[in-house]
Amino acid sequence: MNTVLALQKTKKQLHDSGFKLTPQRESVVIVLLENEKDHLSAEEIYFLVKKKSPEIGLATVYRTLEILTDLHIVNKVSFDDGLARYDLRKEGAAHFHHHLLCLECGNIEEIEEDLLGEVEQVVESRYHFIVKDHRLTFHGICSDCQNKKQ
Amino acid sequence: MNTVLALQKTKKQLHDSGFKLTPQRESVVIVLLENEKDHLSAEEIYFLVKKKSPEIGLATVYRTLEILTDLHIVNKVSFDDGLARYDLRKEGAAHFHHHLLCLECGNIEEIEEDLLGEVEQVVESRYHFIVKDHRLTFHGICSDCQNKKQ
DNA sequence: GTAATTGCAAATTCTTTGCACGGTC
DNA sequence: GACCGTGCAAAGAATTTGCAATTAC
Repeated sequence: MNTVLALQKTKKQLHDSGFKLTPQRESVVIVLLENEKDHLSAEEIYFLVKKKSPEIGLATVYRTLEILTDLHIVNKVSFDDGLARYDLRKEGAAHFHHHLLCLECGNIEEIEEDLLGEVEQVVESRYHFIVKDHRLTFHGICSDCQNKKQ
Repeated sequence: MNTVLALQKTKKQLHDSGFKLTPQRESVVIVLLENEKDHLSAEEIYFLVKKKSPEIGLATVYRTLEILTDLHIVNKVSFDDGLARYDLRKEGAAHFHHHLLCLECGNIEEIEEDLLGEVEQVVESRYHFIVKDHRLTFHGICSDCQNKKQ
């Protein structure tokens, strides 16, 4: 989906919940769209937004991210390093989106595979738990770091 | 595994890495053993330890948890609520240990099932990523909250 | 005795909040 | 002109660090 369409959709989602797509909020969404693979923290988003809209405040970024998270437009994820990262949700990516965190270099790779369909069914039937979303991160050694070691 | 055995094992692991099992560290491990299902935060652990050893400091708890995490004796996990929780690692629980987070009541249920064996193989072969560990949390509605709604 | 470990308080980091001001319908 | 949204600064929460005193081998 291109940026213009994505922005229109976000605008509608905000309006439906009584929020406006202000220039600041739009800037945040654009930065998220332009860095879809990067798992940015609030501060990283702040600095990127500042390049184009230097007057924005960090608190606004946090407030925007909170709204977007509440509306399920972004996922808030933590990789156990003590700060939140924000991930734009993709279309119908219910259980397709997972992470590979390299313990050597810290890089986070994103993978999209339908890996959990069966697993979710087991959880639903065996634990009577209705699955809405998930967080799956594998910790290990990425292929780059494996090659470096040889 | 009972508490005495678990403590002995932890003591050995610490010694092997040049650390001592001090009374404070022992108290922390005992609290973790006694609350294996609870996903305690550092502060919760601190208060539980304080009941038996009132002189302990919060910084010591944090330092102990850091060591235990580094030695893979505990897992540091975050459920995207902005604070870290600590989970004692069980024997050979490589891919058996997952979480069900209820979006209604906030409760975290722990499940042990070999759900990811196949998935890990896909990740290893398709992405050339050597899996060492994982974090898998399902977000949804627990059976209690489903019943309450009816 | 040497080196690791501790408790306390201060510092740091990440995030949230209070509030007066600005923009919009 | 009511209301939402903003920037700034201050407050808050979670965690880390500096350091002198204590403990263990």
